[in-house]
Amino acid sequence: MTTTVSSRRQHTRDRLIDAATGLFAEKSIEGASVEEISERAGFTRGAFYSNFDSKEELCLEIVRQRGEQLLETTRRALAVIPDSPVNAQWLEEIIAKVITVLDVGFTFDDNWVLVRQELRLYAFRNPTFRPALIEVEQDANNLASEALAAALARHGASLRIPLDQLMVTLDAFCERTRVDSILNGDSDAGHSWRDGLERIVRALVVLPADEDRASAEPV
Amino acid sequence: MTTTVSSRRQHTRDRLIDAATGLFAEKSIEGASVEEISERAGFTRGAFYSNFDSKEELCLEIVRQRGEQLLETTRRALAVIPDSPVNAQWLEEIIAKVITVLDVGFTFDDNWVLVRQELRLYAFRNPTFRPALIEVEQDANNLASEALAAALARHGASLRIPLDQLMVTLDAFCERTRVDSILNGDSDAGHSWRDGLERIVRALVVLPADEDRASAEPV
DNA sequence: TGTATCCGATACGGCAACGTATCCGATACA
DNA sequence: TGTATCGGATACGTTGCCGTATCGGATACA
Repeated sequence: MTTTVSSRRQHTRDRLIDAATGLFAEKSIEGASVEEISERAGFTRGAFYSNFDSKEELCLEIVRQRGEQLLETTRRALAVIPDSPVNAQWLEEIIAKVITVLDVGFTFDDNWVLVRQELRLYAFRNPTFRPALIEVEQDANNLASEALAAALARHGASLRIPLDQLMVTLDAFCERTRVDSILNGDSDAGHSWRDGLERIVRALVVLPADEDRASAEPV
Repeated sequence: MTTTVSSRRQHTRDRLIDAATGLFAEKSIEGASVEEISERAGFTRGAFYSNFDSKEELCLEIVRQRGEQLLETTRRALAVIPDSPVNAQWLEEIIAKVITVLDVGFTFDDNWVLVRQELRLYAFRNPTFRPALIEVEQDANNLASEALAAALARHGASLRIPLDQLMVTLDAFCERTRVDSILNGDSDAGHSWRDGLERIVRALVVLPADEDRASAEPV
């Protein structure tokens, strides 16, 4: 059987990917050499080139893996919403879900916040890589926004801005806040970005009970 | 007189800085070699090292220049607000100012949107460079948010989220929208991000006439 | 017009990363 | 246990970039 062999290969691929992710955060994608990546993973360049054609292909693999994790996490977090009873705390629940998705799914850990930005810039200058990144982010975004739209509709709530913009705003705010806190050396232990995120959601969602005609423009 | 000589020097410094900015956008900071920068500027490495100790110092100079432009633009755009009459269109005027500041000042052109992100990441891994970038962004942000706060107070308006968060949100949304449109190849000719920005501001500002007690929480 | 200075070009040695070709030990399987 | 394959290590030549030391032409100024 090739099982054992194949799993060995997968193991070294994983270690290379982990090492690369860490180094991309520390030194940027262009700044991390193939040699360094291999070394940190505990291999030589020979192993690297035996597993990937180039650094670009490794980036593709990273994005693929993250994409799967992202969809998986999002699905799991949102699957609960349709089943939840229509009660007074539904907004709190939705906010909690949004936070979960943004935390675990989009931004994950400190490394990933940085690597995600690196990958975005990398995609800009790399025509081959670009569509892969765009697709992954689109898919995740679509899944999340559809679920959110459904939840809102179910409770008769509306938004003060279009749903698409809300998604972008939440994601961008969250990412930026985390990058700033990393930059300023705040360990962000309290996850301060969550408070801001919650406030934004509360400010932009119009509850049906509000009778808030003056400024509420259903979208 | 050293006038002629000194101005020649300034000229080559400017050309080096321009070349570097372009290359940073195209190939990332780490990806752009000193050789390439010098060459694009029409010089050799000799000229580069005669003007800057290192790539890092050049980055510092870029940030300094941008910082000045940023403050200057912000001041000019906001100076008009205190003089404007208290009329019905004041919100439109403020929105226009915000757009001006974010457009010209923060994000500027496509290159700068990308370079700004590069610099943020560069600052993260460069202890010497970090405080410089933080200070510039802080100063500009403070200036803008104080002016905005004053304008709002003057008209008795309040916000649905804290002012600090609003600033971050607007900036992050704007930047992200522009990066996405660059990534997707939209030339962004219509400056679509402006519409979104305007909607967010309208959604988060509570006009005094609204009597919008239900969801308005003055900050 | 001569001389000092300024400033970018040239020349040099050295290093780090690249990608490939080859090797060799371990595992799979008959 | 013998043999083929697999997967990572080693070895090699090449290239690009680095930072410095030195040079030479142009400008300033007396």
